[in-house]
Amino acid sequence: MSTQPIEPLVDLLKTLGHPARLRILALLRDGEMCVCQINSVLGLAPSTVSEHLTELRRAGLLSERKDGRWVHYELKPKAGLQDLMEVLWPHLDETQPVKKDLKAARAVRKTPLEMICAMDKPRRTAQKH
Amino acid sequence: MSTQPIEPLVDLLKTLGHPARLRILALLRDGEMCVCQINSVLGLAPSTVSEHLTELRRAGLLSERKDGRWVHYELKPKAGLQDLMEVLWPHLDETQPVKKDLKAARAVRKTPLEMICAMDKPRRTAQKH
DNA sequence: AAAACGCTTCGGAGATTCTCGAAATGTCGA
DNA sequence: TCGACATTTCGAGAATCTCCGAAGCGTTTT
Repeated sequence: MSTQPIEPLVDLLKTLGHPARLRILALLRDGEMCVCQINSVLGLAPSTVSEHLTELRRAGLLSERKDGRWVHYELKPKAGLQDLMEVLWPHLDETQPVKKDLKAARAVRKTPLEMICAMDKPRRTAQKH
Repeated sequence: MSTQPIEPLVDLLKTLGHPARLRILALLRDGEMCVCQINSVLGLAPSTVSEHLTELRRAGLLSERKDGRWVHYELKPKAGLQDLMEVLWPHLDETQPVKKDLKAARAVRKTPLEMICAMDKPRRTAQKH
């Protein structure tokens, strides 16, 4: 029987307790995405998205893969976190923002990266919060 | 297929993302406790404990029962939250503060309420955060 | 080589959270 | 009835979080 500090669990739950981060996780469940793709779906500033991704990675939920000027993030919960995520998905899938995001993501995934990033300079549709 | 807002889920996770609140939940898994009993185990100010309990109740995790001047809180996750809690317990049980709390709670439960509350006036042992 | 591009880091403004002690509320016992 | 008591509410200070735009860093394109 091992004894762990409680902070990692607290940090994980704190990380999960934010709508943008939950939406990112739901998006990545359909496969990896780069920052500008996520940015395009969420309607937040690129720096904000990048910060959320960094925190999700720190919490042990994502892995990153650099490819030229793009950075792709993939859902990859580390050992011992899968059970928590598995029970989370059904709750997440029922929510309105996630349904909407997944639909938007299907379109985004079909579009070449060069085009998406360029497109999202002006756009700022932004689902509130 | 129903569509829910995402905020309730976010609020729940935010509520869970705090060490004192996780420790309270772990305590109550062994049965209801009143504020001064929890206060005695956690070593936080009574008002702080009361506020955490209120938040846990608002999140749909606890129910309260008044008995004279005491208020007993019981673990009672509302429908649709049990699965999340079930997957949380094993993670929580492995942590050092929870193990320590449960041991302290066993002693506290054997002591009459009048005595516990009186005892904890001066005491302020306080596991740091 | 220079410009454009995607992403991250930094600085800061505004909002939220956390904790406590003081004061308020309701209950019990002398 | 009055004082003691358990709990809650309130107010305030400190700490943390969230978001953005500006600036910085590598990579690619021109």
